[in-house]
Amino acid sequence: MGGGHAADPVALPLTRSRGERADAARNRAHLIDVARRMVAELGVDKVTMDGLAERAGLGKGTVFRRFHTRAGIFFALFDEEEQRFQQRVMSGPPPLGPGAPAVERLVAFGRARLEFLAEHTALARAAFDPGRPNLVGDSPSLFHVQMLLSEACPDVAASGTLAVQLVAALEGPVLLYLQAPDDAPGPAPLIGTLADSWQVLVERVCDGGHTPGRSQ
Amino acid sequence: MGGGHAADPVALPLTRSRGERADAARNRAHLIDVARRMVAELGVDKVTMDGLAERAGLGKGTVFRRFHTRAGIFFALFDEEEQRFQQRVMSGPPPLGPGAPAVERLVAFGRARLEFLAEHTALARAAFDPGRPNLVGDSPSLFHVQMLLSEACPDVAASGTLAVQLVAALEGPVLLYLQAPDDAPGPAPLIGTLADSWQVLVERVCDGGHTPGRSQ
DNA sequence: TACATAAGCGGACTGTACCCCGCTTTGTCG
DNA sequence: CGACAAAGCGGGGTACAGTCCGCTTATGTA
Repeated sequence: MGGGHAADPVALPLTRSRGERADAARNRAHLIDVARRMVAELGVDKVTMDGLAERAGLGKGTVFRRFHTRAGIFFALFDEEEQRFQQRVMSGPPPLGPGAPAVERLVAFGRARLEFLAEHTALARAAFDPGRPNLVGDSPSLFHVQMLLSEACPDVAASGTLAVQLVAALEGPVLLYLQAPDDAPGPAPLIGTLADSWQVLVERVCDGGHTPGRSQ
Repeated sequence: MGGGHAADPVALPLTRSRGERADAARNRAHLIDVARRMVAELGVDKVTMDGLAERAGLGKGTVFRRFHTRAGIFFALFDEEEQRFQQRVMSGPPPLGPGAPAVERLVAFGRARLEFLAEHTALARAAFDPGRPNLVGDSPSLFHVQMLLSEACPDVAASGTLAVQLVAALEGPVLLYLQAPDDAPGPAPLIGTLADSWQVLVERVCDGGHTPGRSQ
């Protein structure tokens, strides 16, 4: 192949940016759209790759090319919500957004995050791909908690592991231990209780429980 | 065989639960045995239900009857290790075992648990069944942390959610965010760092950070 | 020991995630 | 404008988790 008049030894493998082709982008958007509709209509675990492909009028191979795995679809869906959430965190009103002391922001972040996860539990769990780098590994949540923690108590935040553990304390219960949203009589009060515990956790970690008679 | 000179006056309640037939128990033990060998030999994700059934010389239906799901097999394997671990916690030497102050026991528990999980990451992750009650929902770990927390700071432990969050902080990073055991050059130092952070977490939560003790 | 009964067993069957490779479309360069 | 590569597409193929139902075997009773 190509033995003829090869003027260029290398055909510029970097000719243009690795941007995806126009039709590919269109298909991706369409797939996400159809997927969201199917999730709303059938529920997460009734959405199959075949069904999605058929209903989108595309081949199965195309679906996998875009999203790599079944979880990948739900991750894409979840990620859209995640970005909306991030928006509120980064440029919304305090104390969730900037403009409040770090500890207050951490507390507010936890509460908001719990509500967010409670609202999107099904998606978040479906987006979880066992045996993979992972969901929260490079999540904006981790980054944000790490930042606020560094501001609130730099000594303890240095290693970075504490932030990971705090994020795990926040997300783990909802992602791992809670059951389906309509399992218990009321999920809302449980979320509220988790938020309260989170507040205790954060406040005690950050200022050591307000030691009397001794300033820090 | 048997009927004639059976020396068992009473069925042993520990070895045979009511209703499980002798052959069933034998098969369960055999399956677990074969499964462990296969995990050691092929790695967790190369173990299939068909393969296990065939290599055990049993039908596939039998395997599913015993363990319900693929994760169930790894859960059974993991559970055996878990029970050995529990033994150390409940009747081993302090500070992991009884005989030390609650906070010290919590710290020791965290460190031991992290090492334990690091050693059995593959099994633990494989035992995780997405869309199920769950792994840690009624785990001995949760029970134990809840108990020690109630002893160390009853005010804060009352709701029970804080214990859940602490367990999540402990187990989440290893189960969710860490990668394969041989991914990073050294998993051991990371576990050590996590253990240090855990200590900070527990000590600050329990006595609000006015610990006059040593920092190592 | 022979019988009745229920627990256990096997393996064919189904549904679905994911792979593969030849064909089509898109974008670029002469 | 025409042709060439590469990126994208399609859908049949594969492997595996989990189900079903008729047959087998253990166990209590006469």
